[in-house]
Amino acid sequence: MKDIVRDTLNKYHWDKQKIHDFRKVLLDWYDENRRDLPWRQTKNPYFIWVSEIMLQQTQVQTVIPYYLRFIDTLPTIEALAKVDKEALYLLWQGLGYYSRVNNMQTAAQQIMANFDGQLPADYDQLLSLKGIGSYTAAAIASIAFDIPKAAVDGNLMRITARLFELDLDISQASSKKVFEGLLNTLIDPHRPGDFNQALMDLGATIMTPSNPTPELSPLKAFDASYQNGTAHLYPVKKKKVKQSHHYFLAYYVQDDSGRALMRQHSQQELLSRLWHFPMIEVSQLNEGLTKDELLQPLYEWLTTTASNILEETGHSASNTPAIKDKLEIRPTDNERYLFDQFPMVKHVFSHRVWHVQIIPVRLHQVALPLELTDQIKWVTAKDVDQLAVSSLQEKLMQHILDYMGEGEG
DNA sequence: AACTCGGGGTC
DNA sequence: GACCCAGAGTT
Repeated sequence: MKDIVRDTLNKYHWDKQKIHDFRKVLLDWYDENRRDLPWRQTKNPYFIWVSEIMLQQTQVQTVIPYYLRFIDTLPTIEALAKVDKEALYLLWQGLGYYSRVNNMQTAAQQIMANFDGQLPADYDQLLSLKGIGSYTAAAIASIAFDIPKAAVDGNLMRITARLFELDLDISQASSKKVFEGLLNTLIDPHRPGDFNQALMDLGATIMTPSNPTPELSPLKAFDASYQNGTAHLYPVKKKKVKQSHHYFLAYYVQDDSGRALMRQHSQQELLSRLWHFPMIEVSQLNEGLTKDELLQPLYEWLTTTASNILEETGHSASNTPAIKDKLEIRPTDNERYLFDQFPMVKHVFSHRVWHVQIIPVRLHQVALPLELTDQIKWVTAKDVDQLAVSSLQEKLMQHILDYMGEGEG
C-alpha cells in the first residue's frame, strides 16, 4: 500500500513543494467558491454527523430541507436517542435508505452509554459507531474536530483517479484504500475539513462525472489526465448488474366506514418499518382476470394473517370469520377486469423495478382481529399523516385518489 | 468481494 | 434507458 502511494506520487513528481502548492491552490479556490450550505454554518459535531449520514448516496439539494427539519426537531444526541421510532421515521420519510436513520439512533444510544453524550473526537472511536464507516468517520473527524483524515467519497476518488491517471476500479473496496492512502498524504493538516470539502465542491461543480470542465479547474496544472489528454478514461468503474423486475397486487381495502387497511413492513422486507397497503407479489400481471382471481391473494393473506394473529395473541384460532363473500371490487359491475382498468404504479429502486397494480376493494361488515398486532392498522386519511410511508406508498395513494375521484365525478 | 438498500436528478 | 449521488452493513 505505502509502495503504491509512494510510486504514484513519484511517477508524477509530487514532492513536498508540489504537495504544498496543491493544498494552497485548492484551499484558495475553496475560499472563493465554496457552496453556502446549512451544515457549513456550524461546528456542532452532531449537526455535522446528521448532514453526513443524510448525504450518503443522496444529493445536496435533496438533503437540505430534511436536514433543517431534523436538527430543529431533534436538536441533541439525547433527543435522537430517546425519540419514538415512528416519529423518527417520519423525519426520514421519502429520503430513502431507511437503515441509515435506524442505525443513527442506535449510534446515539451508544454515544449516550459510552461517550457521555458527546461524539468522540477520534477516528477509530467514530468508526465504532453504528452506521459510521470510513468515509463518515473521516468527514466528522476532519470537519468537526480538525483531524487530518481524508473523507474519500465518489468525488474524491473521481478527482484523484484523474489527477494520477489511476485505472483502479472505484467500485471496488480494495481501490478505496489506495485512494485513502494517497489523499491522507495530500490532505492539509492545518485545514483538513476544508480540504475534504473543497474536493467535494470541485467534484460536484467542475470535475463532474459527466461533462466535466477541467479547463476551469484550479487543479488543472496538477491534473495528469488533463495534461495528457486522457481525462475521458477516468475514473474506471465497473458496470452495475441489471435490475430485476417484480410484480405486485396492492389492495386498497376499505371497510364500511371508509378506513383503509395498512401494514408495516417487517425488518426483513424492503422498505422496512414503513407503512403500505397490503401488497402480494405475483409472477406476472395478467389481463382479463375474474373477480375471484383478483381477490384470491388478498383472501388468503387476510385469513392466514388473522389466524396467525389469533394464535400469537393466545386467542382461539378456530372461529376466524369467513370473509370471502364480504369482499367486493370497486367498481363492481364487470364480469372480467382488464388490468389497465386499475391504476398501475411503476417504482424504480437502485437494484430492482416494481410494477404495482392497485385493486380497490370493500370489505363489508366483518370483524377481523387484525388490529391485535401493532403492524396492521385501519386508518383514515388523517391517520396516514402520523405514519411513515415510502415514496411508493405516496404514489399508490395519489393514484387511488385520482382513480376514485374520477369514478365519483 | 459481491450483494443489499431509496429516491431523485441528469443526460 | 444508464448513470450518478458527501456509503455502510451483511453475507
